[in-house]
Amino acid sequence: MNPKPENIACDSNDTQARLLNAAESLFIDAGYAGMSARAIAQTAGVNIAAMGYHFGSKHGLLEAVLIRRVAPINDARLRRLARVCERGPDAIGAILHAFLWPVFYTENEAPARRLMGRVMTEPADVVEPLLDLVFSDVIEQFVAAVAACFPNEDKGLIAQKFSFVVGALSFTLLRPSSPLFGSVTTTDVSFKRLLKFSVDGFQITPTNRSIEKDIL
Amino acid sequence: MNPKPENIACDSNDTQARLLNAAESLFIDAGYAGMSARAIAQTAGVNIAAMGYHFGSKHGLLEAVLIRRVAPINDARLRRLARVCERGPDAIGAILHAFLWPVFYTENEAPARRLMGRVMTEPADVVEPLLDLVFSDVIEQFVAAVAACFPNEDKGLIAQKFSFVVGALSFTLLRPSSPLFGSVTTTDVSFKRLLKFSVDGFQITPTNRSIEKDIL
DNA sequence: ACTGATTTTAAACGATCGTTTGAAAGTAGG
DNA sequence: CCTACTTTCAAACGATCGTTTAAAATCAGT
Repeated sequence: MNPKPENIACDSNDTQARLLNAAESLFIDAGYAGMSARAIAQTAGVNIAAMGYHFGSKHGLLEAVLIRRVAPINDARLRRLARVCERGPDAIGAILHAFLWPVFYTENEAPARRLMGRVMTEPADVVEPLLDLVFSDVIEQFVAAVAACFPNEDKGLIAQKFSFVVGALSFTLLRPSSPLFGSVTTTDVSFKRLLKFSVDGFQITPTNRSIEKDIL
Repeated sequence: MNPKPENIACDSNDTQARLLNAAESLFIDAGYAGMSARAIAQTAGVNIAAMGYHFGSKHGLLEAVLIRRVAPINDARLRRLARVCERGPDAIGAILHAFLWPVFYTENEAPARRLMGRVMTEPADVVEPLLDLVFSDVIEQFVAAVAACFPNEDKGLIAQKFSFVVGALSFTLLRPSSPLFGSVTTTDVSFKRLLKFSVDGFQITPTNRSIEKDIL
């Protein structure tokens, strides 16, 4: 029969939690196609069949992994956004703060961060439906809130600027320590830097025409 | 014996080129672990064994795919950077222009762009050595050039800001049309927006303390 | 046309893939 | 203890994985 459909969160050492943790870790390091069901079971110290029994399939397990981590973060984002919007529409810094803060400071943040970075960059055919399901509401509301800060700006520009923020965020989460970019920083420093970078990128500034004319 | 070690570029319909094109397309859509050697051969209309014969292995084929596209872009980047640096150290806009322009406007740009986005976000154990090999020199030189623009700023901050640019770029290339962020734009528009966003993000502006105090 | 090297081919290698089965083990409530 | 239910387990399912083999086909030089 269907196994415990009502109670997802269990003791941290039972089979379901062990599978979730193992799948999360392997998904972060190898992506969906790169993690095998057997490797998950072995890492979890659990029989392979337990995956099918508790989550239906490998993809069902990934879905549970994502929802476990992403849902609390997105909930916190929307709660903070609601509080910001009560203060009036002109607070781009506060809006981006509401978007970024929960990623860096929600509990269980360390695995959740890397998971977020991985899932945002995973091949579309694996997670596109899941991304839509989990993120479309959050993105939509935040883009609308940011657009309200710049009522005279093109909506497409606002949406794309927000995608730049999401990209910078995802890449930062995905490669917390990359030999390409030198020294690693603490969570707090990265958060503050990314927030400031994003806010500055959103500001309306005069386009520097000399860049294009001089170089091109 | 070793197959044509000296002449990589061939007629656009010979086996090597067909394999390169097919592997590139599948790598973009599914990542390394998600593309199978058989799918590559089938897409290329070529026998499976031809992959081992011409490129040694699936990983060797990926390596050739990456170098074919990324090397010309990185060459153009460094050529443009050299020209910029002759003009003096205070041209962050020109530097970022030199970094971004070749991605959007090097020939064969369309597949090359998506390939660049995919490879930057692929799991580390697959492409980390390749990333190091292909990008470390470019990143190092550009970070140094940008640092010269802001001699009083922390080097780690400069490097991380540059990683934000790379992240925003990678994400933009990876998801040229995502239902999450609404309408698609042309290459020219995306390029100009990303360049401006990056330049503004690098500017030295006073930190808005009210963001943190108000919300936290 | 013949020879020697290059390239393509069908077929198979062992390994691993995600999933399923049916029996054994564990867990209450009576 | 017995029964009904849940969970775990070893084992196997067919399919596909990346790679290799050796023979067939193609090509270039004389």
